[in-house]
Amino acid sequence: MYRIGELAKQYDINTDTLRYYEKEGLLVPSSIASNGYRIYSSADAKTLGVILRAKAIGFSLSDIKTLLSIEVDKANKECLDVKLVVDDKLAQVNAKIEELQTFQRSLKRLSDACCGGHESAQDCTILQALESESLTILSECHHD
Amino acid sequence: MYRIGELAKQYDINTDTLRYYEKEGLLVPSSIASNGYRIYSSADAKTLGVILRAKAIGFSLSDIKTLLSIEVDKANKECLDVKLVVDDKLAQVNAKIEELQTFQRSLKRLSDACCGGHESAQDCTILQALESESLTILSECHHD
DNA sequence: ATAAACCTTGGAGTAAACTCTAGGGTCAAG
DNA sequence: CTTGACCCTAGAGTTTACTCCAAGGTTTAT
Ligand SMILES: [Zn+2]
Ligand SMILES: [Zn+2]
Ligand SMILES: [Zn+2]
Ligand SMILES: [Zn+2]
Repeated sequence: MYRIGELAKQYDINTDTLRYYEKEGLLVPSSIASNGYRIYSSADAKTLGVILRAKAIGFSLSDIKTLLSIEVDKANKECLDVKLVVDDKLAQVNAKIEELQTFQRSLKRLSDACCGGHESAQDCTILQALESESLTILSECHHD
Repeated sequence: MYRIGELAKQYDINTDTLRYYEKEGLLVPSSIASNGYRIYSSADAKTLGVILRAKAIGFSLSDIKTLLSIEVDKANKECLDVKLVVDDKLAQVNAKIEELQTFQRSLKRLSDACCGGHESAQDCTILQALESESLTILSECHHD
């Protein structure tokens, strides 16, 4: 049995985060002391571990809520239910990676074309590319 | 010379977005008509083009503001100044990609271990991994 | 003269996941 | 009995990039 501060310390998070998770229905302390203090059981602590691990692999709190709701009703759920959540997230992550890789390629192309020296930005290929209709790099910065 | 609606239509954006860019100091119309209407010049339109291209390669509006401030003072700026902004963003993008790839690997590992069938989630390796201290996958779902 | 299609301002709402503040109760030690 | 370390609630603030709303002025066409 832990008070909010103890649990927070154990998992190196803010007590406000714990209250926030409660408000979001992710981790409701299993009892409340007569003085109003939240009391977390070891099962609660285990659940918090699940939440933090899920967060660490990219799940949103909303995803985690779904995962936890499956978890508590394991017996009536199928592997399919679980895998769908994971695959859905994986698809989102893949999509985001691709978007970022597009950014990465464009940025790298711009970076590579610029000399990065103390020459005047008047002839900077990066600025020229940004001004060109199609983000085209005409040449490398040479500044004659 | 364009009114706000014309410019917005030309670039397929919302008029509110243009007003927002103005509030943020990114694109201030070069004049205001006597009736209070914003009047954008072709130079303004060109700047909008730069903004949208920069956005399309991953720059935030704040980055773009920096880029535009260099652009207007090109003569007194160096290639270095420009390249720093690009390289900084590139570093951010790279970092984000790495984070997402970590997610991707973990998610794929989980996904691969789960049968995804109609078997009970009681023995689902995904749930087991999330509950295990170290996100370990003990075995593949076989459900005996 | 009146409707449709513009334009203006100021301010609120959205998502996500916290984080902080104010104002006040609780508890153990010295 | 007071100090310090806890705990409580309700609500506001943060970030980014819009998007929408209300209430009203302007223009153009019929
Ligand atoms: Zn150069
Ligand atoms: Zn350059
Ligand atoms: Zn299975
Ligand atoms: Zn499974």
